[in-house]
Amino acid sequence: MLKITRKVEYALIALRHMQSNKENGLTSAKEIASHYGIPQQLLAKTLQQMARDDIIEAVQGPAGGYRLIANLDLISLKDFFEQLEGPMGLMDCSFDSDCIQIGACNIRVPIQRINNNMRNMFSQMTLQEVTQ
Amino acid sequence: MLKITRKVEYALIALRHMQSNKENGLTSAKEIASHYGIPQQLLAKTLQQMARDDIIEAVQGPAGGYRLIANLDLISLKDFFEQLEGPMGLMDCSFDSDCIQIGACNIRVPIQRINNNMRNMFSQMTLQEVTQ
DNA sequence: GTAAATACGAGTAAAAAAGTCGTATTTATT
DNA sequence: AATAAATACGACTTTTTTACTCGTATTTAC
Repeated sequence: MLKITRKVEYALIALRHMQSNKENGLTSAKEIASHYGIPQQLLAKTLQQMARDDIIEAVQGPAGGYRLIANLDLISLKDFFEQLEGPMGLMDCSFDSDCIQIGACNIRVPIQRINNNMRNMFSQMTLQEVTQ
Repeated sequence: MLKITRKVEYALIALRHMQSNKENGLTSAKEIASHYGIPQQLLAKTLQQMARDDIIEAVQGPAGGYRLIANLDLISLKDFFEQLEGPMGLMDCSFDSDCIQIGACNIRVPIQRINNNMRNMFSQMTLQEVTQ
């Protein structure tokens, strides 16, 4: 429990790779996948998603690839995680409230408090801290 | 991602229930399960595990049940989570190091740092904060 | 025109989580 | 002593989530 997904993991690996590869311009999904032993197609989707989110930029055609365009200092881990995986919550009831419990649940409020602590923590860390 | 399991959720619900039920002595698994709409057998296993960990005490026989024995102020959420679910880490490589990556992984160190932040946060919160 | 890259929906496989079953043990009550 | 109601627990099944793959379309340098 309390794990991040492979998708997020691969995204972070790719971002760090691209950052240290800044001078060389574009980086292809294939290059990153083979370098780190990651499934290429899965990585590609994650890169595509980050491109949609304007964190990186995609260039099509042969000799195409991706390059960093966002300032990673300005993106919190919370926002990054939520862009890739949706809202962050310790329990499902943290966002969708159609829990079967008739309202009997006795830990909703304290769990929300802990949840806020966690979101707050990830709000204060930036992508740059992971990729630098 | 970053979710707690149902097991932990049920454990917290049970603890809070027992705490507010302190005067009445014992509480049975059945009572909690039916009150909160939780699968009884699953809850029972979780209660048994907490009994092994000396957080609660089990009394067998008819009219048996469980009662709180630990001081919840003294148990951190980190310790509690790890007792129920094993070591806490954002990625599997956080504890078992037999990752296929030949050592190519470029985010191990920063992930460890974030991991420490998270463990630290849960170390500073106690069970009492959830059940009070 | 071809090849090498991105784009992406749909489907499959694997792993983890959640829940169930069966049976044993304990013990208060009758 | 028999019964019933509770805990104890290993093994199993089901469900859900995550991880991964496939097929096909599009773009574009050469």
